[in-house]
Amino acid sequence: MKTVYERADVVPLLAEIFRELGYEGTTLSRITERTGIGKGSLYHFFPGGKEEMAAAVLADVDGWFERAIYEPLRHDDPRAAIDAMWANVMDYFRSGSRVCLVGAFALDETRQRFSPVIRDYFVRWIEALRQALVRAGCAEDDALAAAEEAVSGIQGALVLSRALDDKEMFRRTLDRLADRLAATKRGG
Amino acid sequence: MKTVYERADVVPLLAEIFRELGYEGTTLSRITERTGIGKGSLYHFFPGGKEEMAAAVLADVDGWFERAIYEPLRHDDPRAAIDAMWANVMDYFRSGSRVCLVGAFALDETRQRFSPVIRDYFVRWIEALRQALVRAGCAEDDALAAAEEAVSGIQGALVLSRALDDKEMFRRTLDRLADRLAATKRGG
DNA sequence: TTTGTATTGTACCGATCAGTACAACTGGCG
DNA sequence: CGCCAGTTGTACTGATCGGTACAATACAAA
Repeated sequence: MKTVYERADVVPLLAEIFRELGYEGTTLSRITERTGIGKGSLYHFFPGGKEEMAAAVLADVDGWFERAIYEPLRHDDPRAAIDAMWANVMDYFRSGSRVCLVGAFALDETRQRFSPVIRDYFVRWIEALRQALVRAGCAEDDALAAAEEAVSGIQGALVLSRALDDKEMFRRTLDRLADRLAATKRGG
Repeated sequence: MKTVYERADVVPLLAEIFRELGYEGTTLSRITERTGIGKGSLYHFFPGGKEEMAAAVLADVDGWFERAIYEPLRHDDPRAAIDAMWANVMDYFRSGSRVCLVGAFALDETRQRFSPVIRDYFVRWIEALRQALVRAGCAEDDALAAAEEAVSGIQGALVLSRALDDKEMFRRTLDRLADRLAATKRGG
């Protein structure tokens, strides 16, 4: 039996590996080892090599957040969209046992390779959340700070819950952040 | 002219490199390139190679936090120690342009190599801060949550301010975290 | 100055890195 | 069936990886 992939099948597999090993830690041999996909296929789908693989993974992640989180925050009912955001984030990061690829890339020199994408991912997240807060009746000044606090808080919870190996801590922190955001909407 | 080092001189130089490049991204040749220290010296000071270098760096970082932050939180005047913590954190991380080595190691598979050290660093930070809050008159239940929130918030601010390349965002977030902690002390 | 120890530069090792070349295979379509 | 574009395994390259060996150097003590 022989498996035949197409590019779209490969990207999520790569994403998981980049997430766990980081950009530098991800080697072609470890990709092959974990997925069974050989160099032939990898360079067929991603002629630009490792860098193109990482770029494709980043674009895929970005697209998911755009559709599942940012877009609803901009246009759907703001309270419902914010509730959905918290639920989606909890699921997506598997209660903290899955890392944010973009956040991880931001920390080391990998950032230099992808800095526009990384920056954009967070800028759009914060801005979409800010808009939702304003639409929910939050004061303009408070909205930006609250949005920054929420997005920053999620990243911190990921780092800390992973360091402590404690999923419960992630859930607890996200609940606290959600409560605080809800208080902001009410003008707290 | 020829520079002669001793081990204690080398550790801080290595720390900066591990911080910027991550564990996997740090190679012996890049260490030599950035510091001028050759393999001969490196393996003389750290016979265990790269892993021992990283362990030494982690121990050094841990020691600094222990002396400069945790110990005052446990024994000095709690309000003064908390104020000093915020000031020290701001300086140490250079307004967000310097990354937390321990947090960075926690995100990728490097965690597996050093998981006890990584966990301990954060556990002791949170516990020391919790004690200070209790001593400052905060309720036991609120103290743990507030301490977790502060430490987690710092890590998030590091990720986000680096992703956005925005030192001001780091300062703003730390100020907000500090205010919130102060409110907790007053029983907010 | 001589001696002994600490430190360092250099040459080298096998393993692994990212990337290339290309022949062999696969599956859909006629 | 035969064709063919898309996909894949394998063998290879030169560079770099972490690590070792050891002779040369620097320096403090006598």
